[in-house]
Amino acid sequence: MTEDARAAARERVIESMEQSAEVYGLSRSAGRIYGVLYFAARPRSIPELVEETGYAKSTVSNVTRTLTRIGLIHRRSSEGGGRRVRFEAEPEIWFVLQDVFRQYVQRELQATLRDVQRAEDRLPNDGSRERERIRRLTETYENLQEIVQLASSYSASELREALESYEP
Amino acid sequence: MTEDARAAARERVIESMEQSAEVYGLSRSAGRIYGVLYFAARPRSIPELVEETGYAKSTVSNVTRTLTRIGLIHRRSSEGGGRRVRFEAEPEIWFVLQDVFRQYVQRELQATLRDVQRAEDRLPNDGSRERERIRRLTETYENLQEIVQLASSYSASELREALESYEP
DNA sequence: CCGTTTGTTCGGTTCTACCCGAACAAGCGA
DNA sequence: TCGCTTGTTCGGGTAGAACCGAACAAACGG
Repeated sequence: MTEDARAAARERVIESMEQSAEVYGLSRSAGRIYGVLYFAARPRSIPELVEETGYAKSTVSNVTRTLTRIGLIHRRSSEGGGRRVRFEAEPEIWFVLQDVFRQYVQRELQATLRDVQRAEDRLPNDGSRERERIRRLTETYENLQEIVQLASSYSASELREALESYEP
Repeated sequence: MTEDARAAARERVIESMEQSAEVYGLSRSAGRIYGVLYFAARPRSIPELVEETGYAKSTVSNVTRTLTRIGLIHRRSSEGGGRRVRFEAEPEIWFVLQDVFRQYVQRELQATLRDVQRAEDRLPNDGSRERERIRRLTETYENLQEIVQLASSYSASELREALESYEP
């Protein structure tokens, strides 16, 4: 009976993870696979994930690769030296967000900032609209980059405290 | 000659905006249309945008609607009372980000938090793995929600200063 | 009132991402 | 060695998004 309740609660949360995955640019299958691993008491192999999620083996293989690359799950290669691979979920979501900030958002901001700065350097300071607009963009992106840089260096509770204790 | 230089610089920045648009879940056409408006000295009508972007009239119509909904561009309905509609770009990107935080990220976090809290309430505190995992999720999402809430209430430079002046 | 201009809507084409099944590669035990 | 299990890769089917052209609606000028 309480096992049913636990299963139901787990299922609801996993469905919520599927939804979130879509919002953050991942597939629903990625959300479900992460969810199953998040609640699993011990690491799971690919056939076990196939059994528990209903997805095809190839899908599970591909999705686990991308989730591993992002850092949402970890690959425990060997247990007994076998070929069998085990996956487990990274339970601290903030760590994953930090990684995403550093690896993707930072990089994207940097690329844009580089392009904009290059355009600014090539334009003489002629007071034209283009010059003024590009200058403004540069300032915004410099701020954003610094913000992301700092935010990703703090823990979630530190970041929260930094914002709560700030007096403008 | 310098006009060529300005046009080239503008084009490079607009291409960068196309790229960014894709990363942030918008279409390339949205990036270009925003870019053209960002550099335009005066508001633009749909036929003018068709001329300057090369996209079909229907595409421009649809894209301007979504950009307006997001707040990246503004619709200036009347000038002389005509049916003709004019669009201009919101130059302060941080305002747009604040809106996105409040309208989308906040809402998404809230929905997830609600689901997770509901699951937590329905589970007796039985020390099960499900209970512990769900508890952990709840804490993380409470932190995230507070962070986003506070971050979207500050300006970009305030936010930067809050993070720079923080001593853990 | 009629032709013209502007903007929206609708059906379609194309392209991409997700997911599947099947084939293949790699290791294990008998 | 052969059979069995595990994991990856490949080709295809399908659904959805982006974009287009055409048809339509609405307002203006003559």
